[in-house]
Amino acid sequence: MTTTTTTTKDRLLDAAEQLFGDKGITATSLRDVTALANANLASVNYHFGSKDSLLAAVFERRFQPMNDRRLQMLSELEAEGSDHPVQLEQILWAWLEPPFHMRHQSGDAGERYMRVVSRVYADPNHSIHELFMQQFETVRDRFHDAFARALPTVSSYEITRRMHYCIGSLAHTFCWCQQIPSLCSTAEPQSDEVLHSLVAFATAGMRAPADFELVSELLDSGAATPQAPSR
Amino acid sequence: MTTTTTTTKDRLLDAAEQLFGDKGITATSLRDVTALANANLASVNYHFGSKDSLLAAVFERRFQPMNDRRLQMLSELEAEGSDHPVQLEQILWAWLEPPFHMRHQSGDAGERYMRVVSRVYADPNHSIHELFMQQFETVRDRFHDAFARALPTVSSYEITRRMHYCIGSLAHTFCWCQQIPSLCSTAEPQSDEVLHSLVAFATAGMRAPADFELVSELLDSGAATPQAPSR
DNA sequence: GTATGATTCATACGAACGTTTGAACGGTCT
DNA sequence: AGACCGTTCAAACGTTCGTATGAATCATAC
Repeated sequence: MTTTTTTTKDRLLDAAEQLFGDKGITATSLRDVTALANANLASVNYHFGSKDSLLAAVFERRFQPMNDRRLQMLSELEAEGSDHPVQLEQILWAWLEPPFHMRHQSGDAGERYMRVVSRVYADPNHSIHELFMQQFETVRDRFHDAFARALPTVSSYEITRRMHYCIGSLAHTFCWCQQIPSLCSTAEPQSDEVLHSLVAFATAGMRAPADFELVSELLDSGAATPQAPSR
Repeated sequence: MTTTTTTTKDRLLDAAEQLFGDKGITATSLRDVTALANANLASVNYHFGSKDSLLAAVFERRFQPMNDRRLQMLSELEAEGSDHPVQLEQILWAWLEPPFHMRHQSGDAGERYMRVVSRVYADPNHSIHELFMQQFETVRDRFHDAFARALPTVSSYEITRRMHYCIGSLAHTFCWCQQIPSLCSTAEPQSDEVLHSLVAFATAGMRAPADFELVSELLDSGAATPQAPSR
């Protein structure tokens, strides 16, 4: 193998990304990171300043390109179909494909990175939570508008909620694809079978009739025993 | 206020549940827990043995009743409709209502508990991960069968995947309902608006046509620039 | 009252953590 | 050669953590 010369900074980022993704963020010590990166313990504080800043650097390295890809794909959809509204499935593809694209990038690194992101999602008390929200703001607003145009009958609140359901499905998929083989692509790992499955699921979910208020009325007449709604 | 007599063990469980849910598990020290519970530091190790065992106790206290409720509701559905298959939406209601029922139980305690569960979901390296999977096994298998009967055209693998999408949506909702007000029920907190919204989303998602293999063929003829599927 | 077992208490231990320090190293200029 | 600057190094600092210990306290039964 050709040992390409990498800087200590890059090796620290790679090691941190891997360990944060595999073991969790708080469970990973700087001694773990520096040992894996073949670097000195003090190098983290020299290059990044602190563990939190290292996490932020790991996060930012791939998040911006991923979101740029999302926005680019959405813009192209809106440009080529300026006469007719963009199909819902296309919007979801533009939203969900970039994470999978990132995942299959540079070996396992992308997959580990997505696990880091998913973990940050699940722990809103992390130091980079604000950074996370800030960098995601533009994507969120742009796609919210696109969804609102494609789903004129669904309220803005409901679109926000359903977008969060999609995010949850996406994050959960990346968190568990390591543990549950059937969540990964079974055959060839580069296959986008899960991506297509998720887009199909999310498309149908986003398009769900927003008449569940009626269901709640049906439920109010339920018995003491828990009762499921009957259509 | 009436100071009801509670045992130290119960106060420790309540405090741990609250702090694990609010601050995260690893970010919560036993000193935090015992301080909030007005107990001595050593009481945790006396009553539970270790921090991990405390987490397991917090987890088990509400998990079993919640899953019992799920199984009971599903059994009632299958019993009352023995002549016709159970509606998909009813299955999802039996699956997703108990977590919300738990959430609204005993004040904020249920909501904090659900955050703990969601965090454990996102961090598969926790010590209680095995306990989690073990206790969830029965529910998972029973509902998988129900979904398979209600969705005869969807493969078993795809049902497993879609169940995970639903779990992700559910966990994400509980993780973020604290941070994002619109994810909570806006008007009255006891309202089940979010539950109905989630059931509608999940029902539509589970019922999605499983023909996304066709989409991948359409995508293969894409240009160099990232292209979204066009139906 | 006193013995007994369960609980609570203050305190300490050893380990692991993030961070800091100051010297040593390795290039690149004049 | 010597000065300069970015980088690496071993070692240590102070803190916090989970856990352990032994005495003190309490409730109950004789």
